[in-house]
Amino acid sequence: MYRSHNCGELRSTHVSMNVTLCGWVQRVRKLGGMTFIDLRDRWGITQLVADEKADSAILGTVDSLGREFVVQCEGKVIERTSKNSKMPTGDIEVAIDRITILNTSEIPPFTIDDDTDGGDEIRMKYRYIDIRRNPVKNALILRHKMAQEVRKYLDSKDFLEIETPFLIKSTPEGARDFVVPSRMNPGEFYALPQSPQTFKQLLMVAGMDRYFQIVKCFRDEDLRADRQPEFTQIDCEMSFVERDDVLLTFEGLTQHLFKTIKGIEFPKPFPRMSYSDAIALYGSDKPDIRFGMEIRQIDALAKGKGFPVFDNAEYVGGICVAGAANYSRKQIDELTQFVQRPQIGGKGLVYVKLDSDGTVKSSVDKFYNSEELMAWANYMGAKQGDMILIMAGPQKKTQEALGQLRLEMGNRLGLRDANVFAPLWVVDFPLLEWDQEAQRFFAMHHPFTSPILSDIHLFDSDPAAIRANAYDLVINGVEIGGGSIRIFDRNLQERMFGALGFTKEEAEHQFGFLLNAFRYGAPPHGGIAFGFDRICAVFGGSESIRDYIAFPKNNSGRDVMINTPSSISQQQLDELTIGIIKK
RNA sequence: GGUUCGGUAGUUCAGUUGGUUAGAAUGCCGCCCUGUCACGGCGGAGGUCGCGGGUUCGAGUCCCGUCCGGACCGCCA
Repeated sequence: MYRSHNCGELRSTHVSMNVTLCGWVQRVRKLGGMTFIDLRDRWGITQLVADEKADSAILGTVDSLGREFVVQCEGKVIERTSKNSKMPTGDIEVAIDRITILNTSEIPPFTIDDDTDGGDEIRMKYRYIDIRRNPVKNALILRHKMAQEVRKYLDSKDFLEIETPFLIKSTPEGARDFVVPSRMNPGEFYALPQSPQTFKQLLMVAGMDRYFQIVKCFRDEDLRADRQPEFTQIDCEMSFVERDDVLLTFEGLTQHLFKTIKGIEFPKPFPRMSYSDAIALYGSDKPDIRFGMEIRQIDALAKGKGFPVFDNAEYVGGICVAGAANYSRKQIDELTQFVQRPQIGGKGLVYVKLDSDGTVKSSVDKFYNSEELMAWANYMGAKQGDMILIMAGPQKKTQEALGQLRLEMGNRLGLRDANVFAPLWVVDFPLLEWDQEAQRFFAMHHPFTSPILSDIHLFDSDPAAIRANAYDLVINGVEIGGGSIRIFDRNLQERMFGALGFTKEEAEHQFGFLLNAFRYGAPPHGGIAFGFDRICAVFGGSESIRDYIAFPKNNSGRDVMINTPSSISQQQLDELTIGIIKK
């Protein structure tokens, strides 16, 4: 037996007990005659102590200890002379009777502290050391608890956890596929799933009725702080349901997670907002509603007074920033530069300040008198001491830019508290999106998403106006998950493929197995998938999902620890009948 | 594919308009210290300034190229 207790559990009730602990040497403090050792494992830190009266073998071993040595220590639990109230085991320590070095360690490249001196790159290269640090360790523990609670809740609602294959079929719709060559079928490839979408629908045809899976998905697209090429979804599907059945079930899951993990209860149902309202009011399909500062269109008040920038714009809109009338010239310049960055692409920024003495100052005083500016202020709901920020340009782009500016102001004013949670359902997404380059429609969600039935007549007249029976769950401006009611009628599915420009043959080639299945009694069904890494990051109060993944990839999709992707041998290539084209 | 920020000691960073021997903190090594817990004190070692080229009397600093990393845009049904 290596150990009798872990390093986090001993208390004053254990005093005078003989114990054996194992762990890593966090720190050694030598005070002349007396030496303290912090011994660390997953559960915590316990202090070991040896004084100068100890056996010379013990003193010799203690003297040779380095950081991260792995040791086993047998000794008696004693009450500390000077207690440490900052640590759970701070009332006791273990007087060393025997200490064994189980393994030595090279000096770690960075410190194993909560605030480590290590940067991202070196932490990723030595991720197994990084995980020893509390912030990363606790993130993985949080993830574990979340997964357990997801399973508990969905099991209690009669969902079955069913695994679906990883080696599936490539489809050109949507994200790029990771492909896997088939040795037994030369020249042919599997694809890794972007999601188990078609399989979960087949499970509904198969009568499983309620399915879920915490499952890896793969997308060969560029990475972001919140996007990895392999990521985990809580993937779900239900039969004989309408939209509200799905929303209420997964609102329930979300509430269960908040309650059990964070002790937060949401007394009311989650608010719902249409996609078009989200764009109009927040310039985003994933609004952060922790704070207001909503966008207002002010074309009617702003146009026709001889200011050409506004007069010639498709759209003029603004936000009212409470208490920002004291913003300096320099700060406003910063904001102007912010919206002019190429990523946002704003042409400029107009401000109107309502000073506390009731006067109005703006960057467009030449074109508007103070009565007109006061009318803007009233319309925008501005009070004395507030500042209005206005942008003009093409409608969608300007709304999005204002949305970015709104988030920036939210950050600057501290309105985006990581400890406050504001869930929101965004509903009624457009079914189709026009792609200029390809000159055809693409499914905004996916090709199996049902339109809202009352919009079906628009397939012939105005496809872009068809609303989808689709929904996203957004928390604090983060898209946590999305789903839809699916098409279960073969004719409607064919109509959808028609709108997407698929010939019958193409649809048959790509999705024949699904269309076939729909001939044999497909029930009405719908579902949702939550980004598990993202929901963990939101619960942990982090912007990046990387610390909630044990071994993440870097910005270029590389694993710097195992150094991959990497080349494979000519023999492997030959076996797969693959040649590499040198560019 | 693009925008942008960065690469200097094991690590995290500073380094002025280009100017003598490139600094700090932390980590590491040695000595001292019996109640520390981010222990403390004294001393010490540690650098291909990412790489290549250029400008210059002189480059960590300026220019060009390149590699690597971060954030973002495009992309992500």
